[in-house]
Amino acid sequence: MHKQDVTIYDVAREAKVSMATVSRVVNGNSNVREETRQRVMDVINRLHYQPNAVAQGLASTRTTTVGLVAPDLTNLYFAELSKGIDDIAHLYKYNIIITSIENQLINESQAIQSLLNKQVDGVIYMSNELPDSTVEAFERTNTPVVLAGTVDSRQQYPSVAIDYKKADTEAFNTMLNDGKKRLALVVGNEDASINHDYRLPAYEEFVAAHQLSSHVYHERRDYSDGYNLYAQLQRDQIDGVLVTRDLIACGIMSAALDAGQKVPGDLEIITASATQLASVVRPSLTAVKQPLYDMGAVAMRLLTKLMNGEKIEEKQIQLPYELMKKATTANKSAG
Amino acid sequence: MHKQDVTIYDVAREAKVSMATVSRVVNGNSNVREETRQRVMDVINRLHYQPNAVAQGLASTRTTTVGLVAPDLTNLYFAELSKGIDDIAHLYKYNIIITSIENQLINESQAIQSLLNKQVDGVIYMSNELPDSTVEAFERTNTPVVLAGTVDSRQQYPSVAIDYKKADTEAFNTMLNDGKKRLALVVGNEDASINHDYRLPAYEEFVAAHQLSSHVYHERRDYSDGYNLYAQLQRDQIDGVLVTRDLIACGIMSAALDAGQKVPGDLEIITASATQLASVVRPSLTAVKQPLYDMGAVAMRLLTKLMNGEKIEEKQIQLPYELMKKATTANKSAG
DNA sequence: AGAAAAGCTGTAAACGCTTGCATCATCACC
DNA sequence: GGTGATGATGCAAGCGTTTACAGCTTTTCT
Repeated sequence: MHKQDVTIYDVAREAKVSMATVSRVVNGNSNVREETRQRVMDVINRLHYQPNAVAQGLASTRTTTVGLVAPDLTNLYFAELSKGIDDIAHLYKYNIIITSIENQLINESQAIQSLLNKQVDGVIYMSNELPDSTVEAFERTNTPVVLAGTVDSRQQYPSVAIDYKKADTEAFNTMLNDGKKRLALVVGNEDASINHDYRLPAYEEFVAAHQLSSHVYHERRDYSDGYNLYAQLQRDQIDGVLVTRDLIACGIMSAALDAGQKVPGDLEIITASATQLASVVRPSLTAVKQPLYDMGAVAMRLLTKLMNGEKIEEKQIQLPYELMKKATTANKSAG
Repeated sequence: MHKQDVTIYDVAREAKVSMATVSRVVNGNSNVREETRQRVMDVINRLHYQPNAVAQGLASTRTTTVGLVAPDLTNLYFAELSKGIDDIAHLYKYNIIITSIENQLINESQAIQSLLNKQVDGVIYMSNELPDSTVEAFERTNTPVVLAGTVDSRQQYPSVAIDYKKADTEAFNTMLNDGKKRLALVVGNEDASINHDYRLPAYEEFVAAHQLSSHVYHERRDYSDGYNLYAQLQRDQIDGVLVTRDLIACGIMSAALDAGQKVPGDLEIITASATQLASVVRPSLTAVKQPLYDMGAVAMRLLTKLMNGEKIEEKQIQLPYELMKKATTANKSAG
């Protein structure tokens, strides 16, 4: 970036009006005579004038920029959410600053602060945890925040998600109906709100209600973690498992097949979040299909309202999900 | 964003110095007495002062922001590249504005212009095509640009890639050595520089040199496109195929398996760009493994140099790739 | 026709920071 | 002890916009 070649002054001079008028034309203010508007527009086009968004941001205190906070965009769950966000942001002329927070608290603070210093008009937050320090930073700057595909125990910010508890319960029921008795749950960080508030309670209530034993496993992040985890499942004679992430589910499935087990015969697998992956692998994964794109889109739309100062009626939005029975549960052929 | 609560003036007043001095402290300028520096820092911390990056950007004409242009982040190829970019950007304190251009020329112009209006200090461009209008916009604003995982016939901008021609040739050779005679190539847009300049020539030269017939297929974008494409391959009795994207390769493989064919027995499949996907599916895909993360990282590092006004010696950088023989070519067990 | 209202345009003060230049105090050196 | 050089600080002019506010025209209405 260098000093700007053609500024609003140049346009004003050429069009023989004041810069205020040029500004009005640029911003579509209606208080401009049509003839003047046309003259200014001609000069703008002739000079290739483009308003400097930084100066606009400083003068207007609105940057038409939103922050997108996510742990990792190579995780398709977040990538697919982001796509919905991006499309709506584009529609409303917002640019997106991405900020990845690899679940390292130390850096999250800095990253968030840096984002807020850029004076973003709002933030979409996607992550399993919302640390206090981050909330404080949001509060300090009074920035509107919406959670996408994410829940937070505080219920302080609007969020767009699905009914995780109901979805998980439905998944367990499916496996139970298929005659599976040793059901397991594989989650990431157990302290994350989503697990703590929904998935674990759903699981514990389910096994309690059906007098089953409880088997909760913990996964880190990679395909290979899933693969390695299978040994434990086998040792514990698990015959049905709900896995949060489909990448992990794939790992478990591969390990099971490599161990000569039948899927779904010996082990049923359901993933609680389907991405592209779930339908690409063979056998295709039975999955809770969250409407990720829509969730992102709705979250972003919500944020535009908040940035616009509109009040919103319903804060915790739940979109419908679908339990898609594919080839890792009984009675279905490969999809 | 609202008007800022605590500005550099407030700090100056409290610390009994001029705002210039506060600015010097904030920017680590060494021309400040240690005692003064300490006093200012204390006030900064006490008041929670955070510099307004927009004002800094306007005054300094540097926004510490770079643009990231990509067709689609749910395409893991770009997502994995982005991760390398993101990490290095973070290291050098740059924020990233993402801009997706879904290969729609009409909107690309607007999107790029909007990005440039934000006064980004540089741009990383990832896409199969670099339209003239985009180049013109870059030129007009004199913004440094680096291509990541992307090539352009103009060879005007630095790029970080691999030796596609060599890689493809190696892939074809592998299949030929496995006794395959009817080799095919599946690409996206044939006009894209990468295909036009490297993949197609590599293929045509190879079939010519070995007196094979030429079979080039065209794919759109989804898994299902790959799946449906298989019918054509089968009709043409293809027994070995190199597929640009691994998602498409998966589709072809699934279709082949569903048709009762053996992979690799009846059909060998190699993908020219491996992402997570290639190693997750069964059988795992033999693939050209591009060092996507590193390519992104190197590209971003290059961009920091350009933004810093440094001249760079080598413009077209090629990183080493690896041909990983997995389960869709002969003589290897599933990985 | 005259007054009030409405429409259009310009003036100038922000917005919050950086930075060249000027100023003044310190210090070293002979 | 005078002379530069050096270091620390302040002053003030930008950076390119937006937006009250004021002022001038034109329109509308009686």
